Amino acid sequence: MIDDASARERVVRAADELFYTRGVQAVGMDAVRTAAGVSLKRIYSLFASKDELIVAVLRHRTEIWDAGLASASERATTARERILAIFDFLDAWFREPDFRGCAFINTHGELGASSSAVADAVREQKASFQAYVARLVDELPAPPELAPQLAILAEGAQTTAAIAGTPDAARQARAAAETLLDAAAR
Amino acid sequence: MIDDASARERVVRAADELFYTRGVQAVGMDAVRTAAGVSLKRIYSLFASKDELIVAVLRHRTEIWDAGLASASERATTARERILAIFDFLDAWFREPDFRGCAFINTHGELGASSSAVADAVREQKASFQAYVARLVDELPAPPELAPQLAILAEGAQTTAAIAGTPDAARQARAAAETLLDAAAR
DNA sequence: TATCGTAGAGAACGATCGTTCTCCGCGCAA
DNA sequence: TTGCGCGGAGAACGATCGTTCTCTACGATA
Repeated sequence: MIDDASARERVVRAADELFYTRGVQAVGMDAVRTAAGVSLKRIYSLFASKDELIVAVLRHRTEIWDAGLASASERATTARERILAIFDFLDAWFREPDFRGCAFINTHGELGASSSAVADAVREQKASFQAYVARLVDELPAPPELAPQLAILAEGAQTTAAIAGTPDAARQARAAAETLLDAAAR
Repeated sequence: MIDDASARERVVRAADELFYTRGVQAVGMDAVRTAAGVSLKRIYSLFASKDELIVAVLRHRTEIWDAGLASASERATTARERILAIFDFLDAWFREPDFRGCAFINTHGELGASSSAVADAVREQKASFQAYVARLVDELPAPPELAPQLAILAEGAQTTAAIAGTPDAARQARAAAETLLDAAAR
């Protein structure tokens, strides 16, 4: 048998992939158990309910997102470059063959109305991203109003790319961000 | 008994409100029948399946959205004003107490992976909105690249407002749109 | 070796879903 | 008035869901 931490991670990773690919409600706990190789009894000893598993999956996605963002901004030296790196990160993500939009937006649309725990987890992640952008804008000579504008561009690019099925929105949002940055620096 | 057209409209309107408030999959056909006051047998004689009803609801939403947009731009005299009127329209919408995000984005997140008919209907509506923005931009002395940037702002404002639960994103997106318009006119 | 606790596999359970079917009552034609 | 067809109400059906329970096998301990 494997320890609780490993079992937990296997369940979360398997559920994450299934939920993202097919949608949360379309995936039964039986499918999670098969994909994770962890018995239903064990899953329910690690998570009180499917709702709790969903929240754990969202937290796992948050870590992946934060790590991807940090890695994308590594090569950048200025705050402006780190801001634009967000859109390059989106561009690479949109080009992945299994890209299906932002998991947080999708899950919020699916369960935000019926599960406040899910809605809270999604809101937390978005607030954390907005705070990240705000910190970068703070390093610029730019008014703080710029930060939510850039965050809105990133959000819009994600839904637009997901629905259109093309990665164009990343490049378009990046160009808009450059214009906003230039105007703020003026 | 009422005629087919009236029954159809009653079913679509009832389903629209229920789907938007609770999410599509959370609403059973029994709830639609009760809210619409139309028997299940009748509903299934008007729509072959729930999937078909969902698509009809999305088309109904498209008409409402188009009418709202047209009405919001009535007072505007220039293309620039009509573009900014989009964000005023969003602002008023976000302030409605039962605002729960864009129904197209929500439904796409919920069913886009499992129903291609739903995904197509959503994609159509978004493409139609982008074409509307592109027509307005065409009237300006501005490069056509501005249009998708403005559309991305509108999309981002909708998801941001839905998740955050506040209408702030409309004002922020409008300010960004003004900056982009100014930069394009330069 | 004998016994006990535990974990895995999956059957079982109750609820709910989309969809179909049955039954009943009403309106209309002859 | 009598028979008929059609529509409404909702029961029924089969599938599937989240969750729990049963049964079996195995490993550690005395």
